[in-house]
Amino acid sequence: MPELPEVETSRRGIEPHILNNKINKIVIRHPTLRWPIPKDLAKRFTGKTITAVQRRGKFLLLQTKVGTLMLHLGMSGVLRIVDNDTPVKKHDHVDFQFTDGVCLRFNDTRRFGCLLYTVGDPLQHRLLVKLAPEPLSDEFTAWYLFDKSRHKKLALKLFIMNNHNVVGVGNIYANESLFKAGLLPTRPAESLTKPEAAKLVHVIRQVLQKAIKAGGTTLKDFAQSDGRPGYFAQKLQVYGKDGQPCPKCQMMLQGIKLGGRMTVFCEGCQR
DNA sequence: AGTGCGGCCTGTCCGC
DNA sequence: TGCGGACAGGCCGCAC
Repeated sequence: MPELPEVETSRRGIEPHILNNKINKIVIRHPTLRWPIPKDLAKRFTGKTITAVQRRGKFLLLQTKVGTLMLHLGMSGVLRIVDNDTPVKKHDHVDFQFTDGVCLRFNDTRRFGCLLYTVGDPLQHRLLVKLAPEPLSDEFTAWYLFDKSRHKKLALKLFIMNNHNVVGVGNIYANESLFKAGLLPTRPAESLTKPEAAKLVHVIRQVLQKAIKAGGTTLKDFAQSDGRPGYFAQKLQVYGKDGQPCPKCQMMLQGIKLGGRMTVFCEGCQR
């Protein structure tokens, strides 16, 4: 389930291999991911050189002089660096083959990911323009989150998982952050006090940074671009652990559904 | 404006 | 053993 740390791990993994490298061929084996891959994408980007490898939210942005490729991993997408002649596996939907023999291969079992492109400023693309600040940037402050949460009655967990409020926080890191901040996921977002907002901002940054350092979280599908798993799964404190004792107070962790998604918390430690 | 939900996908697991 | 059904999950787009 790629969230911000997994996408950033992928970005760091592929950048040294594809930056300043020229695309020789783009092979599209499945024309539809979440949305259809634009029909002229392969032709447009063939022969072009990658001039930057960036990330905005959970989107990877591969820049060239004719436009920017936008790649989203959805929930099961994996990017790997292989050789052009590496045998294709099931769900290997797209290859970017480079002139030096390096191949960037996109595999996505559930096809919730997408591959699009945009010309001009990529940040003005309709899917990126409304995104909230990056949680690891200076824009993501206690005041920002506090203001944003005013007059919002929805559950705090859903509030921080909405990319119009903060980007990159998915189900795993939302559960972990709220546990660490000592805040109940079911609380209305507007009930956050200023100090609580400050605490939440702090732990979200901390959790995401630690996960990036560990190479992301591998539960099932995710792998780093060299095929190794991420190692943050061992550090998870509540996600996937309902019914087990709380790591802080030993009280049994509760599991509920919030917005259709698994939510785990400790009644003793979170309020 | 804020909120809630359907839909897109496939692999896995559970119960009959 | 085989099969249907529930589930997981990011997030757009629609309905209220």
